[in-house]
Formats: sequence, structure tokens, C-alpha cells
Amino acid sequence: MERRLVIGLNIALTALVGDEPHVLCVKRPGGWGLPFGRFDPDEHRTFEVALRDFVERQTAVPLGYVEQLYTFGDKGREAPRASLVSGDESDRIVSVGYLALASEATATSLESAQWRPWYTFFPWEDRRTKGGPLPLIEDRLTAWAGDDEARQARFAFTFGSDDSPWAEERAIDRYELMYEAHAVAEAHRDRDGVDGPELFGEAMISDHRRILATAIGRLRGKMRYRPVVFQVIPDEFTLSDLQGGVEAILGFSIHKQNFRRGVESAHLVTKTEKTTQRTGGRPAAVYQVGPNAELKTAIGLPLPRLKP
Amino acid sequence: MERRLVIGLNIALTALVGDEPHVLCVKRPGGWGLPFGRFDPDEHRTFEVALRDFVERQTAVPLGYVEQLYTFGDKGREAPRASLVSGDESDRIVSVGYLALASEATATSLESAQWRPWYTFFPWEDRRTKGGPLPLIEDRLTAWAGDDEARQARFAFTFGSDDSPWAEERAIDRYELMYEAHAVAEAHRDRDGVDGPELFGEAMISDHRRILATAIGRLRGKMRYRPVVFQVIPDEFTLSDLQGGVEAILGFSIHKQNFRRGVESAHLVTKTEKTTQRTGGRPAAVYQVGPNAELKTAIGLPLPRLKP
DNA sequence: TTGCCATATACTCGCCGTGAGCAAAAGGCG
DNA sequence: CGCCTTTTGCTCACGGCGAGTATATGGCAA
Repeated sequence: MERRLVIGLNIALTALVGDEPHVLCVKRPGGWGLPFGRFDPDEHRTFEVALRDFVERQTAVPLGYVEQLYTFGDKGREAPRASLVSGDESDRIVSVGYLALASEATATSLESAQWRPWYTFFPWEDRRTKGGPLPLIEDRLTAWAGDDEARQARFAFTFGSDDSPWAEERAIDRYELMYEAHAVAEAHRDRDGVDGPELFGEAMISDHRRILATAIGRLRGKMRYRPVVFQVIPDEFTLSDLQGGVEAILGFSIHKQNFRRGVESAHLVTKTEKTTQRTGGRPAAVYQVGPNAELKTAIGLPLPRLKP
Repeated sequence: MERRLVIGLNIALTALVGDEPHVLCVKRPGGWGLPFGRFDPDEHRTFEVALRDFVERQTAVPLGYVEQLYTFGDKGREAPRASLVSGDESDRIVSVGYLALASEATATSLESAQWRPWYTFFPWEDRRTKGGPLPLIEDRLTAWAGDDEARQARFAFTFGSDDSPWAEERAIDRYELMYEAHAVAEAHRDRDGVDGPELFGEAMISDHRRILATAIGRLRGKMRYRPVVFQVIPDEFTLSDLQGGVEAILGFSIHKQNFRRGVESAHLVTKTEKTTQRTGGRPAAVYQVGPNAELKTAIGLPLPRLKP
């Protein structure tokens, strides 16, 4: 018999809550997943229309910036959730992943929908503070590599080492390495039977965690050459707010003075008359987006890494 | 009645022929198009398998580097070629575009397949030499903009001006602007009735020229942070060969000495004992790819633009 | 009231990447 | 032998950027 093709749309919608990036998740039988919907060729003229339609209907959260990530067509990936979407096990599901940004984590109308922090799914991606589970993970991966030089090189390259620095946008490579090392729950779920000692980060259904990793990497990469931060912060902000947002997404801390100099000299922000003392010490000037902060502008934020 | 979903795979396979980038085209009733095939969920495990399968079968050209570009799902775009793929007008076609690179423009087994130069489709993208159709095009677009300030700004930004430089990777934006200005044949074909004075570049069937523009832009952008050139040049080359390849893809000329300094200091190439006097003047050293030329390396080529 | 703390803001210094130009070397060819 | 072509080597200066130091301005507690 002929298998029908079904196109599913997955979306990684992220917003900032304080200094933590969050992603909109939906509770499913089997765990948390990204919001997704089936693309209906009769009803929807384009993917984006369908996407906005079902996200806003399901969760009542309006979508701002939207970008297509990747189309996943691998056989096998759909098995665990075929029944969730179509109810027909014989359908072949192809899914299109999207990244979307919201300037505010709006309350969802659906109780099964919830904003959850990025780094509960990817604890190793947050390097703003030392400590945390990172040493544990590195031990785990060192053990996985063992004497295999290819594995060692890949580990060093993907997670950073002396001669190859940590590349924040390589989130998907790190997740895939974790997967191959059986250090994430999905690896066990997909290839049944095998079991592993320690698992890191919270799992998601199907390959949604992979899609989220792709979204994180894409967003981080984009920050280098497009002023995307302004899509996830309010219209009025202090430079500390801005820097906090950047650091939250990138997952590492940056040098304050040079960051300030960079955004101001690039006319990415404009100072207003107002000040706020919400931040604690000396009152901070309130800024707005500047003339060069349009999305199409091919200007990146200055990202002076802090070394410690 | 229910419309069925069909997934088509389109590929922009490019290779260098001398100092001109070429793309593999297939002759169809209605004009030239990119090689494409229908994805069969029963037969193919992944998109890439399907892609390699049908390209190598149709044209006998082996695929090297492959990268997914974008998935196009707009209604209407498939109309002109629905009959070519499925024969059933009521199907809804979604197509996944791919970029692929070959190190050599291998002869095709199919007589309807042929390598054709990029810039016959996009004459305005080649700025290596002055002159050409560029002034004509600029006149055309200036006329299109007229007094509309938004159009003027968009034209200046997309095609470059005094304060916003020519951004080579913005090929798709330029094509879309040409489309809206009715300066390409596809605009007339899609919205029938309208006719325009002058048309630029050769047309392709369906939206294949849009896909090719996306591929060109993606490839050009990738050159800034990945050593992709080495996928389209032979194993042994002179630095002039390398520079010629870079310039061919980017569409502008670069500064020779600084380019050389860049690739050598970044260990992207290694010098061999051999020399060649194929180039004319003083014999040139023959180089091979260096240790940092792997695709995963996050190192870009130095691209010192030449100003004249 | 005074001293301390926290944050914001201002200014300086030096390295080095990169754009740009000059000059010499090593072939072919009339 | 002199001229042309292309390759190759070297220098110089500007500006971006990493890094450090110093000052301003609020809250708060002793």
C-alpha cells in the first residue's frame, strides 16, 4: 500500500524571562515537546500562515519574528509520534522546523502550554557561571572518547579546548555528540535496550530537542551579523538589560565597557532622557533601539568574550 | 476532494569551469530548470539519499558537498510545473531546495542536461569587471523606484550605494527586487497580462531561478566563515587558481597580496615542491589544501575587496 | 551624617588584523 | 638584450578590539 506524506510544522518559540531564555513547550503524553501542527494543503496557502494559525490558536501567544530552520525527512524519526499527529502509523511524516522570537513570554491560554528555560534541556550550553554540571559532562565525554583519537579530536573541537575555542553556535553538534555518547535520554529511547549511567538535561519527545538545539545555534550565529536581540527585549531598556539578553542567548559573559562602546558607536541604540534605578546602584540611562537596529542591517553586535 | 502532498527535491549543483561558476541545468519543455525529482517515501530513507539517487541516475554526475537550503511551500508556485512532476494538477507540491558542489564539471550522460554559467541567469551578480549590463539595470531600477522613498532606500540597500556597500551574499534580495520591478521574465509569466520593456538575465522554469539565487547567496555567505572553495577546485592548484575561484563565486575582485598572506598565515594551504608555468609569467608554486581547510573549521577566507 | 557598597559611565593604552602600496624575482618572447 | 607578465616578499599606517583604570551616582546601614 502507498504511504501518504504528512508535513508537520514544529516551532521553537523563544522569549526572555528575566535573564533566562525560555522556550514555549507543550505537554504531551510522553513528555514535553515543541508546539507542532499538521500542514493542511487545502487550508493553508503558505507554511508561515499555517504556523501562525495553529500556534496562536493553540496557545494564544502571538508570533513575532519567524525563520525557517530545517526540514527533517529522515525515516524513523517520526515513529514515536506518528500517532500523535495523524493517528495513522503508516504515514510518512516530514517536519519543518521553525525558530520564532517573542519580546515577552505572554501567558498562554492553554494550561498544557508552558514557558520553560532553555538550559534545563541543555545545561551544558550555559557557561555564564562556572561550576554546574559541566565538569561531570566533560568527564563523561572523556570516558566516551577513551583512546579513540577521532573521538578525542571531535570532543575537543565541539566542546572547545586549548587550541579550538568554545563556539557557542555549535549547539547542534554538541547535542549530537551527547546523543552518540548515550548521555541524553533520547539515545536510549530511540535504540531500545541500551542503558547508560548518567543522563544530562531534560528530554523532549521525538526529536524536538534536536530541533531546539538547531534553533539555539541558529539564533546565536545570527547575533554575530544581525541585530536580533532587539526582538526579545522590550522597547525601552538599559544597557545592562541589553547585555543580559545577549549573554542569556549566547550562554557566556561579555566585557561590559567594550560592549557598550560597540553598540553606541554602531548606532544600534539611542539614549533617551529617562533613567531608571531599578538596577540597584547608580541609576542607568534608558535606551531605545537605534537607527541601525533593523533586522536587515548586516551589522553584528560586538561580542567581547570574557576570558576567565 | 483531498489534495495529496508531493515533495519535490530541487538541486543547484555548481562547479567551476575555468573562471566561471556553472550550474547543472536540465532542458524542460518551457526552458531550462534545475534537476529535480520527486521524493518517494516508500523508496527513500532520507532526502539526501533520494537526491543523490536521482541526480546521479539522471545525469551521471556524482555529488560531493550537499547542503539543504530552504523548503518552499507557497501555494501557486507549483502551478507551472505540476504537470511535469506528477501529472496531477490537484496535487500540492512542496519543494526542498539543495545546494551541492562538485570539484569538476563532469560530462553528463544525459543530453538534456548541461552545465551553464551562473551569470547568464544573473548578469548583475558579476562585478569582477566594470561595464556589462549593470548601468542599464540600475537605470531600470531607478526608474522603478521613482519618487517612492521606500523603494529608493531598498534599492540602495540591496544593490549597494555610498553608505551601504554591495553585499555579495544578498543575491536573493536582488532577484526579488528585480522580480517586483518586473525586470525579469518570471514576473510576467506568473502574473499574466503585464508586460515590461527590458528583461535581464535568462529565465528558468517555475521558481528555479529563485532557488539558484538562494544557493548563490548561501554559498557566498558561507565563504566568510567556512573554507568551502576547496570543494570546487582541484586538489593541486596555484594561489591564482584559488583566488580565481573565490572571485568567480563572490563576483568581485580581491586584493592579491593580502589574500595570499591571509590563506598562508591561516594554514589553509600548504606549498608543495612543484611549480607550474601554466599561468604565463613567473612560474607559480603549486599548493595543496592545508590543515585548516576542513569544512568544519570555523575559519573564513580573507576577502580583501578591491575598491575601484 | 558618614562611610561603604553596587552599579553605571568615562577615558586610555597597546596589540594586531587588514587595507594599501612599493619593489624585486623569474619566467617567456620579440 | 630589453620588455612584458605574473609571482613573491616586505613595509606602513589606520582602526577595531581586548583589557585595565578611574570616576560618578544612587541606596543603605552603622
